[in-house]
Amino acid sequence: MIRSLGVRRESGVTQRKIEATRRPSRPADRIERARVDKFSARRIELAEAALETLAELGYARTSLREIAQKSEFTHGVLHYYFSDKVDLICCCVRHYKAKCVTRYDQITSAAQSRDELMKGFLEKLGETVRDEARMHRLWYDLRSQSLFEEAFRDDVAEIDKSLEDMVWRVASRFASLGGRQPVVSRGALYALFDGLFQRCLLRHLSGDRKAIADLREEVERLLPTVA
Amino acid sequence: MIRSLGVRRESGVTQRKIEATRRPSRPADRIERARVDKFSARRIELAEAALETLAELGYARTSLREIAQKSEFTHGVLHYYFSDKVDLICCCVRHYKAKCVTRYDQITSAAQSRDELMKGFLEKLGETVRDEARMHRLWYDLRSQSLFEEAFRDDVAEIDKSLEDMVWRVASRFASLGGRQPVVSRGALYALFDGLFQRCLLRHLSGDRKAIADLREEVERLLPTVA
DNA sequence: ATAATATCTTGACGATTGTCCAAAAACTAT
DNA sequence: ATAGTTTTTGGACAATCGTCAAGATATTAT
Repeated sequence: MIRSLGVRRESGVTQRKIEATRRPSRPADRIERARVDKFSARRIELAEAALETLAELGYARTSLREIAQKSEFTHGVLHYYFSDKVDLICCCVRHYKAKCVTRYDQITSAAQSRDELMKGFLEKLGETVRDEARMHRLWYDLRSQSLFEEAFRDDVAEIDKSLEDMVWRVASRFASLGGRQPVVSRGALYALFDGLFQRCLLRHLSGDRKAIADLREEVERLLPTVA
Repeated sequence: MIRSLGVRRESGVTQRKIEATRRPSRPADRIERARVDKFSARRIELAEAALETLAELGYARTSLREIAQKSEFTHGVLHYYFSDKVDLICCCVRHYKAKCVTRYDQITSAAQSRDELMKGFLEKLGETVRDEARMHRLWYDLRSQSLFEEAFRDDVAEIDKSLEDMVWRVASRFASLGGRQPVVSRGALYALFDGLFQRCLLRHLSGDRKAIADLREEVERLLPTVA
């Protein structure tokens, strides 16, 4: 984890550390922090561009040059901001996480009844498959890569956990709106929904028009039986 | 499907078709069939070797040369038996299927009680994760690839279906041994078990010693509630 | 045994890969 | 404006990729 937070290899360039720790802000520190912020801001900018290319081509066929080409930078920059390809991908995965894990939270907290929650959840679920299929196939791709590439495992496991929590929040809210509690474990619940989602995604990308409708139907039937 | 059954590009070499159709066996046909069998036998042999390398390195990092190097042939042979890399991988995927989909059938048909079936299923499940983790991570890898590579989709979908059927056979047998029927759909059941299995696999490969035990525990709790 | 065919080896090809570096450019502080 | 630093460029590198084809070898048919 720390390793990839990027003290990059040096060749006459001033070394730089990235630290999240906050000290009392002496002027020198403020300057240092501004530099660090700018540096990691560009890292994120590049990671964002990389995510686009990854979602388009998949991990196996994405090269650093291709990533750079679809951004506004040249390929050399990538090695200025990232120590190597793994470092870049890890940064992508971490950044991706932030965009995902709160997806249903607004619906969950806003809903005042089981029906309302169900309706909002189903709607958002379908919307996600329809509009963000590319980005989600990348998630499954990267999760599979972590089965081979040890460097990805910690980040992937962390995201997986966050997603599990997200699903759990929805289900336990749904349960509590009916004065109950979920009847299955967090892990089983996530496995179920993740499995259904993954399947739907594959069908949808294969051109199956009924994929989303079937997912909604299935979820509508299942959710009341587990929560 | 037919496309990849390999009329390979010609360069002075006699063309050959592979057909599964059985005609009344005139001598000429018998000869032709023998040639075809020999040809596709070697295809399978090579596919088997390729699977080993794929399971070791993952799709993204497996090259044809690496595959050849770990077999007893040279890399040129691969292009004699396969039109291209996609053709080879497809053959691998199809061959892989046959080895998987009957994994639990013996247990399913032999068991005479719910307890016995449960015991056998749990045992085999753990054994699979423990002994064949590499091959199974490849399955998840290839399934993810199919989200990007259209050429893999049909075969992957077919295998997915077969696995769903396999899970369904176990569950419905388990149900019938209790005089019941499964209370969830095939799709949901497969999603659930596949999700749990996938998660366990990731944990197991990450060195989590409790992964298998947790999976068994979870399945033991869930199976009676759904079947 | 000879010819014909099938199978396999070997090396080459052009393209692409991740990485690295010297120098240009942009930016900051004095 | 000048000097020092950070950022970016663009090309070179060795390695590796999928593909292809000419020729050697093994097998089969006559």
